Amino acid sequence: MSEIKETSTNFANKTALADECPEAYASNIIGGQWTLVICSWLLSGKMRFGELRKKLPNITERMLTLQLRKLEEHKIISRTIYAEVPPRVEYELTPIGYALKPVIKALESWGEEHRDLLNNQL
Amino acid sequence: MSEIKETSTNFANKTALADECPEAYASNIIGGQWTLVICSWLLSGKMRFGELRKKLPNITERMLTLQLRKLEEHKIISRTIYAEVPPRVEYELTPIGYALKPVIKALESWGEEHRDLLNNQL
DNA sequence: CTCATTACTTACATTTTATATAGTACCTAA
DNA sequence: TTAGGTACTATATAAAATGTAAGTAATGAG
Repeated sequence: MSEIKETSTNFANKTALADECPEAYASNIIGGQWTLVICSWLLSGKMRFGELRKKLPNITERMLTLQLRKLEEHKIISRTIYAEVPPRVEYELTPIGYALKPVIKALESWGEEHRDLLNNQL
Repeated sequence: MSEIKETSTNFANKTALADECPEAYASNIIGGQWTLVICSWLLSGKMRFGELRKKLPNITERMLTLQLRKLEEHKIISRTIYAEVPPRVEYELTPIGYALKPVIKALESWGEEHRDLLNNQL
């Protein structure tokens, strides 16, 4: 995560590609390691930070925070803080976040198909 | 690209996620910088190495080679070498590669929707 | 006062991915 | 003999993503 250098060739290439190709644009946004899985869980309703952490056994708090921040930045999820102690923060998909559902479903079914294919070749 | 360390936590996390979630599995395979764009071009028919390079103005030959190799490894594209001089190599989607079409289309339309949304908010 | 809980934050280290630059083999045509 | 096209390979380096380990604030329970 960290910052991206807006002077790097990599940044220029990503930007140029995203300008032309909506699929590359989309992939830049949801292409992270945990992004899709988080969205996948949130498709079934809002969740707290701690709940998400439990659903993603290997994620570190740092990574979860970073991913959630990125998703929030891209308006895919919304964040609601309740002024309680101990704190409570809930995450929920926005409409454009829910609109990812067909994408996730398409990826899921392709993934299964691809895995079956490779397994049958052994 | 280079090699991935099979002893790293990152590798373990990716593997574990991919085992459970077909969408994460799929994302690992087609999540690269240029992967989807290459597939997108190949959806309209087989292409030579040099043709692909022209379609992707900023890609280096090395990156194109690496991406093509990775796609070939994952059985998404096939590679045909013609014993000519100068050499000719053609790349074509396999059936499972063509099966990416709905995924790409879903990503495209989500990407456009998302971009429109953000633009309208300015 | 001390501890526990929750949702973080920070500093740093490591791993993975991407780019830059130069070179190779092959034959052909001039 | 020399130049040229095609599809690469090798090596080095930069950048980005991910992981580790520790610490923070607020407050209510004991």
